[in-house]
Amino acid sequence: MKKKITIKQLAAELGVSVSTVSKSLHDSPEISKETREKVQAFAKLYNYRPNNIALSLKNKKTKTIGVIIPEVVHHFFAMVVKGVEQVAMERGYNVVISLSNESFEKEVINMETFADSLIGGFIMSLSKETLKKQDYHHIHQTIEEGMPVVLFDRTVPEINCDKVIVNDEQGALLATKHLIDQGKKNILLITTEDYISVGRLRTQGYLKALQEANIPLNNGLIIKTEDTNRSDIILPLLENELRTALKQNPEIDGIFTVNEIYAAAAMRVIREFNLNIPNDISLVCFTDGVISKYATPPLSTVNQHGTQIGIEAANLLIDRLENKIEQPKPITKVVACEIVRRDST
Amino acid sequence: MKKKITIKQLAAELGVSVSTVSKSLHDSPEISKETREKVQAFAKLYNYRPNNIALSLKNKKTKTIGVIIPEVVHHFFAMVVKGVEQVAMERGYNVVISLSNESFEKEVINMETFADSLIGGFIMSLSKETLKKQDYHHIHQTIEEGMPVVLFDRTVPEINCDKVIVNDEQGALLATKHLIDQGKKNILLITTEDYISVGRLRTQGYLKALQEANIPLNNGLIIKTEDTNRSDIILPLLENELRTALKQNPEIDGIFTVNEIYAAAAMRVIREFNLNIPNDISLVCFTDGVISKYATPPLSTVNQHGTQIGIEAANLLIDRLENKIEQPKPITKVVACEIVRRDST
DNA sequence: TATTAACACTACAACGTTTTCGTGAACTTC
DNA sequence: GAAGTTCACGAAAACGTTGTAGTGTTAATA
Repeated sequence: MKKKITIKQLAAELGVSVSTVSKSLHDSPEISKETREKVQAFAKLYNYRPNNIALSLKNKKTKTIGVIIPEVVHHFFAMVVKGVEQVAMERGYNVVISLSNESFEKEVINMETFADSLIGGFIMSLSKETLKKQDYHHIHQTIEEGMPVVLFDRTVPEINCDKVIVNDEQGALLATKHLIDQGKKNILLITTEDYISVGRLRTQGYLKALQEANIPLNNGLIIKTEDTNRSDIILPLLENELRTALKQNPEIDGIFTVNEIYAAAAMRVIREFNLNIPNDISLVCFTDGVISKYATPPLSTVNQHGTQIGIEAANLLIDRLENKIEQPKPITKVVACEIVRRDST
Repeated sequence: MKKKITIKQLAAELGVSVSTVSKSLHDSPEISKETREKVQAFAKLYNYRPNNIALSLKNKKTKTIGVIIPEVVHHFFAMVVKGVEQVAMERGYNVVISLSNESFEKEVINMETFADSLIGGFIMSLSKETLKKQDYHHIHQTIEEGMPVVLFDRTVPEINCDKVIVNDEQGALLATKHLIDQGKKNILLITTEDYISVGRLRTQGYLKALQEANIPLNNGLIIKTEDTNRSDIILPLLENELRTALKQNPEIDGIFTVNEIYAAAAMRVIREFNLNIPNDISLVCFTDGVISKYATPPLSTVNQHGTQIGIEAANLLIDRLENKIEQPKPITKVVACEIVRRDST
């Protein structure tokens, strides 16, 4: 077992001082060319690589960014992680991730653990529980301690920090309009309760699209579900509501859902009713994930560009860490949504 | 902005030495009760939390484990990450992740970056390119340097380290048997080329099941595809092969695929042929992910228990790091697969 | 020949901890 | 009253690195 070698050991081996080795490795002109080359050759030979922990301690900063997300087995969040990792890698940073599991308490603990240690800044999306509780002390404290925080997707105006958001309202507007453009007039919306900011915004987009097209609002065509992790409990309830809605409103000719899971449930019920997608009912949903892509028929979706969000967030955070942003005030970047047309519309 | 306070600052504030503060915080009996309490009160007041970097440097080890996976936007790997993160959290470790994107070069670079720094050990799954190249020098070197490595899922006998694997062969055997048990006799297999170890093992399981049931092998019923990331290119090709196979072998009454994507492609083609699932053709696939769960009909699958794999791997690695394993020889843990029965069979 | 400059290198402090080894002062013990 | 013991605390080294401030030797200058 070859343990890692330190500068001190190299120095001893070469019969020079530690400083000489350090300077040689940095190609300092203070050291003669011969010595430099000799040291570098030895370093290569022994496979010397600097100890980043010592460096971090010395420089009082680490090249590590912390990502706190509610869930990783989730297409959108995984995409964001992918984007973050990509730029982190390019810019020489490490990514440490931690999952809140949609729990407020875990989010707080994770944040404290990270802040205790090796993290230079955070990229995070709030857990549902945090949004519900509206308790953001842990984030305020972290910012107070001088760590930059970039919030994405699930953000909140009370927190004064950089943000990367998708234009949820516009995405929903596009999706609804897309249905209207196909001649659909009776569009059912499946969304979440309003405390989930993205659900609320998407609902707004839907309403706006109807308004712009002068389609009167029918509240019977809006289904709001409690948004928990327990899809096994929620979905049957949702499907029932949907059945009722379809029975009471046989004129429904389009459905827009705020996520893929709801769309999958809708597909199932539509099939039950022996209706055809897209002829009888067109279907669009938010999130361009695997469910939509591999469904039969493949679903038209609103692509949120998760990877792009991750990229923007990481660049924003690293720019802050490296003081590359003159602007002291928080910046909010908006990533546009885009309709992905497939066979369901 | 309240910067984090250090022991030194606390000591100055209290008019005692650094040692006294450190000992007080650790409740050393060497320090008088009064002093201890005073120090602790101050520490709480100033929200003192030890600097983990300094600790790591002192102790020459970090409480961080590195996870290197080919892809995070992937149900199985995300599940594993979730499992790893869960036990890491419980046992006081951080998780830093890095994505190889199925690239050999990125895998090597990532590993070196990690090894340079804050990582105590690795949990990883090899990239497809690495498997193809059969070049494992980076892993051998890491192990040589004394860092424990736990390989999962995509492992290789040439690397002598702890492993956590799913019983791919047994899973495939179960799946094929499951079809046979439904009275199906002409079972099509969609798999990958043999250099992907899991593909090869699953093919073996399929063959074994046929053999055990005394069903003669028909090579026309095995489709092997190149397994790349470019599903947009692969899938149409695959679907074509599948159409040909179905035309040439109209007796096909069951399909087993080694992943969900292939199953989604199969569903599409089956629908094209106006065949019913499961009456005309039953369908089972590996990977119990969202596609199977939300497909219509929901697919029967082989659950690989990704989270469980992550849990086992993390416990194994941390046990090694903490010398809780007397056994110096590598350990291989096998996580059993399980058939999830749904409506496609 | 004495002063200075350039060169090539070394010593040392610092980053924040922990821990071993002192060290005075008060108190026992015979 | 001398010697030992306990108590409560402090000094300093160590982890690996960097950068500032020396230091000694040789060469150039006046």
